[in-house]
Amino acid sequence: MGNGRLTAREIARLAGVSVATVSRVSNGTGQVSEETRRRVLEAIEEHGYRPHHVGQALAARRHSAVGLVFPGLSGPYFSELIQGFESEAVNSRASVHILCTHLRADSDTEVIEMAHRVDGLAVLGGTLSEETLQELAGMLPVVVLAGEGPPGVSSVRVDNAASMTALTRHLLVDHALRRLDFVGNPSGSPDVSERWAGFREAHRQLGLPLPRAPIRVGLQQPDGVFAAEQVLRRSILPQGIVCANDETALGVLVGASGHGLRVPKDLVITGFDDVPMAALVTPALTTVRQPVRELAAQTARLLLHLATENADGSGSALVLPTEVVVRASCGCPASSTSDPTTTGRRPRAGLHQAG
Amino acid sequence: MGNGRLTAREIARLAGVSVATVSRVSNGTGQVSEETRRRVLEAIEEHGYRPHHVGQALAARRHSAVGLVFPGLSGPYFSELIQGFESEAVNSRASVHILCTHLRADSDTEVIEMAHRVDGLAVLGGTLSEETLQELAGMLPVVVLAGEGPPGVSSVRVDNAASMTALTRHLLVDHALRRLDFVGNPSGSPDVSERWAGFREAHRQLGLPLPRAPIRVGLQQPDGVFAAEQVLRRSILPQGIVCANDETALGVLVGASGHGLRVPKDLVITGFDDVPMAALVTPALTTVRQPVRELAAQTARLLLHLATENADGSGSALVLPTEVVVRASCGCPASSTSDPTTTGRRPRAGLHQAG
DNA sequence: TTGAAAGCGATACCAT
DNA sequence: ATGGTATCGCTTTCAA
Repeated sequence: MGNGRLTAREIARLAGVSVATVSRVSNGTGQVSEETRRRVLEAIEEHGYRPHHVGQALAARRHSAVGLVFPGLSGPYFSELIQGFESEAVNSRASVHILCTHLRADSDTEVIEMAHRVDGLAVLGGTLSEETLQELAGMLPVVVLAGEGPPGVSSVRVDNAASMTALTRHLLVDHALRRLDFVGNPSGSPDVSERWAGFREAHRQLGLPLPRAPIRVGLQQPDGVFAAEQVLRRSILPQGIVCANDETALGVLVGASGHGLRVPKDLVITGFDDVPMAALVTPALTTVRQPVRELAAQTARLLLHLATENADGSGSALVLPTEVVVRASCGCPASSTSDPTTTGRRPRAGLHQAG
Repeated sequence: MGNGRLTAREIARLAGVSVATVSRVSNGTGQVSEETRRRVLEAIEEHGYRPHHVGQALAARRHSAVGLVFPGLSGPYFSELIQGFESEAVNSRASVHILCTHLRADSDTEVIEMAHRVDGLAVLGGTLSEETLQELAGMLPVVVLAGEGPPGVSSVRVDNAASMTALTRHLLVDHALRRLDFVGNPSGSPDVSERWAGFREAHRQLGLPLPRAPIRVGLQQPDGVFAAEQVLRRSILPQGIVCANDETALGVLVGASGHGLRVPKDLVITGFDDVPMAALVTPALTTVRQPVRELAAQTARLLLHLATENADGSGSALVLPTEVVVRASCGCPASSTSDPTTTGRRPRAGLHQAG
C-alpha cells in the first residue's frame, strides 16, 4: 500500500523552493516567475503530487462538500434525485455526502454529525422535523428539496397541487368519472400531501362530494399492488384510481390486470412523475411530468451558491413547473405518435400546465 | 446564520482548563479528575461544542469516510446497494461519499480526487478500468463490489454463473425448451458477463447448440421493453427469454403482453435479482435471488476493516450465494403459497443453489 | 518574485 | 491529573 503521500513541503524541497511557492503554483494564485513555475510543476507531475484535501479544508475553513439527506427509498425517483444532485455538485468540484435516515426517529444525531462535515445540506421534504431543520439552518446553509421548510429556510420544489387539480378535473369533467380513489399517504411526504390536496381541490371546484379517505400506502411499486388488492376488495369499486406517483400506479396496474380488470375500460388509473416506464406500459399511463433531475440539480446549485457566496438566501422558494401528460390509461385514445421514446420524454399531447 | 462554531480552545478558556484536557474529556481518553471532567462537560453541553471534523481528520490523519463509486443507473438494485452500504458505514460512524461516473471516460480524475477525501473506496464492478483500479489500490484500500478486481484488490460479489446455469438447465431440461435468447449486454458489467457465461455453459453441458448472440441492451425496465420489440420482430421467435436482471425481464414482460403474447404459454421469461416486484407481477417471475443489500453491507464492512486495521486484505474475495427462485413465468405451476410478501422475500420453492 | 511564519482545530507527547 | 507545545498539510499575510 503505497501510503507515501507526499506533502507540499517535500515538493518544495525537491523543487528547491518554499511551500508558499508550491501552494501558489498548485492553485494558480499570486505571482510566480515562469522559470520557477516550470520547476515546481515538473516536481508535481513527476511525483503525482495532489494537495491533501484535509489540509486545504482546514486552512480554507470550508469542506468543499455538500450533504444530501433522504429517507432512503428505492425506485427511479430517488435514483434520479441523487444523480441530478451529484452531477451538479461535481461540476462545482464539491463532493457529495449522503445520509439515509431510514425514517428513524433518532437520525437527528447523524444529521447533526453530517452538518459538521459539509458546507451545506439538502434535505428531502418530510425527512426531518421542523425543529431539526431549524437547528441545522442555524449552523449552515440548508435547502429543502421537494417540500417547504420552516420560515427562513430555502426550498426547491415542484408545483404539485395545480397539476394534480388539472389532472383530476380531466377525469371528472372530460371523462365524466365519479368515485375516484386516491392512493398514497399524505402524511408521508409534502409531495403526496400537496397532491392529495390538489385532488380534493378539483372535487371542491366542481361542487362534487369530497372523495373517500386515501389508501395510505408507500410510494413503491409493490405498495401499488397492495393498494389494488385493498381497493378491489371493497364493496363499492371506484371508477378511477389516482395515484400519488407512477410507481404505485404501475403497481396498481399490475394488480388490477392480475384481477382481470381492463384498464381503462373497467378502471382508470393515473400516476405522477412521468417515469420512463409510464409511456411504455399498456395502456400507457396518464400522469404528470415533473422534472426530478432538474429539481435536484437546482437544489444543488442553490445550496452551493449559499455555501460559497455566504449569501443570505433565507427563504427563497423556487417552484418548478409540472405538466399533465395525457395518455391512454385515463380513457383517452392512444396517442398517434407511438414512438415510445419520444412520447416518454417529451409528450406532445397534454394539458400544458406550466406553473 | 449562526456560524459561531466554537473551538476546543474556547471551551478550554470557558472551563478554565487547557485544550489538552478538553480533548481528553471529549474523547474519553487519558485521566481526568471527576471534578474537572464535570466542569468541561458542562461547558461543552452549554455551548453545544462538537469537535471540528477537519481538525480531527488532520490530526488523526484519517477521514472517517468511505467512498462509493458506481455508474449511476436507476432502479431498485442501485438504491438497495446504496442503502446497504450506507447503513453499514453509518454503524461504524463513517460517512459516505458517492460518485456517479455516468460511465464517462474522464471520470478517473474525479475518482482520484475522491480518493484523497476518504479512507477507502468501494467501486462497482465494470465502472473503472483495471489500470485506474490498480492506481487507486496503490493509494488506499479498495474493494470491488459485484465484480472481480485486478490481482491484489479485494472483491465482494455473488455467484452469478452457477445459478444462471442452474436456471437455464431448468428451462432446457425440465421445460424442454429450445431457442432461448439472452437479453443483456455482457460487456456492460461483470455481473451480466458472468450470467451470459452461465447461460452458455448450460447449453454446453447439455450438448446443445450454443445460443444466438445476446440482445445487448441496458439494465433498466425500458430497455426490456425495447428488447422485447427487437426480439418479436425477428423471423425466428425464441421459446424463452433469459434476462440479465429482473428489471429488463419486467420490461420484456410488458412488451410481450403489449404484443398480445401470453406468458409463459407463448413465451417464457426469466429474470435475475428477485426484486420485490418479481413476485407480484402476473405471471410471477422465475428468477435468481441475490442478496444485494447484504452484498453492499459486506463490502462496507470489509472496506472499513481494511481502512481501520490497516490490514493487508489484498485479494480477499468474498462470494455470496445466490438461489434460483422458481415461479410461474418459466411455465411452472403457480406457487401454492400465494402470499405475495412471503413468496417474494423467502421463496419456499426453488432449486436451492448456494455457492 | 520569493520565503518565513502565523494560523486553521484537534491530538498526543512530554513535562510538571 | 494537568498544561504547554509540536504536529498534521495547506493557505496567506507580511517582509525582504
